[in-house]
Amino acid sequence: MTTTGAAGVEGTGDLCCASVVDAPLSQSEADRLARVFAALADPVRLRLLSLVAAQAEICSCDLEAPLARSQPTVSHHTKVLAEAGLIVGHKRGRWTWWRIEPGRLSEVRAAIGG
Amino acid sequence: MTTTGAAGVEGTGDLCCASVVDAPLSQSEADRLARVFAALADPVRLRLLSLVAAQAEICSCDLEAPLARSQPTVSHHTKVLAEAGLIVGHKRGRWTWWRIEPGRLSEVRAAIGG
DNA sequence: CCGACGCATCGACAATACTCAATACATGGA
DNA sequence: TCCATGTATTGAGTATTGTCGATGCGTCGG
Repeated sequence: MTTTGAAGVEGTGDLCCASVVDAPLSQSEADRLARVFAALADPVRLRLLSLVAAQAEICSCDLEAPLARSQPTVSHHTKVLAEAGLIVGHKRGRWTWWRIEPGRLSEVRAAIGG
Repeated sequence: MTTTGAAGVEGTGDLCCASVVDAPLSQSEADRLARVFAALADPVRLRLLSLVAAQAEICSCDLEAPLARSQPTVSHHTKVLAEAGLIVGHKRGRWTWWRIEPGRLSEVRAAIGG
C-alpha cells in the first residue's frame, strides 16, 4: 500500500505548467496550487517535512517526540502532506515509513517562478 | 506610504537560509515559513498575485472584477499578501497601486530547495 | 490464540480564516 | 466647502483547521 492521496507523483492535482508569475492563473490552477501551499502552511508540518527529508525514510513513531505532538496529530499531518503529494508512506510490518517526494517540491518551485 | 507589513524586502520575517530540505527546521524558522505559505494557500490570493505579477503595477479597483470578490474582501487579501512581503502597495491620489516583490518569491523558492 | 504495539479514524472543542454589508477615512473635483 | 470616489476597517456569520482523548484495525511475539 502506498499512502498517497492520488495516483503517481501527483498528490491532489497536477501542477505542471501553472505559474503564478506568468499569465493569470485559472480558477482550477489556483485551487490546485493553493491546496499544496495549504499543506505547507503549518509550522508543525514544515518541521515534519524537514525531518522526513533529512533521513531518506522515517517511521511515524519517530516523529511524535521531535514534533511534541500526540500520535493522532502526527498521523493527521502525515496524511495532509501525503494527500498533497509531498511525502509518500508505505507500511512495513507494524510501522509506516515515510519518505519525501522531491519531485513535488520541484513542481511547487516551478509554480512560483523556478 | 508603503503598505508593507514590515521593513524592507522582508514581510513577516526573514526567510534567509531556512530550508525545508536541509537540517531540521527550527521552531521559529518553521513559523516564519508557514506564515508565507499561509498567504499563498488561498486560490483568490494566488490569482490576485498572478494579476499583480502580470502588470508591473495594478490598482485595487481593477482586481474586484477578475477576482469576483467584494471590495472589502479584495482589500483583505492584498493586506495579507503585503504582510507576507509578497506584494508592495503605495497610494497615489485616491488609488492604491500594487506591485510584486519578486525577491520574496525567490526566498520562498530557496526555502524549498531552490 | 491472545495481548501488546503502531497507526488510522472518530468526535469534540477552540482557534482561525473567508466573506460581505455597513461604516469610517482620505483624497480630489466642483 | 461639499460631495463623490477609492480604499481600509469593523462586525458578524459560516466554514475550515489544529489538537487531543477515545476507539478501532491490523500486525507481530509469545
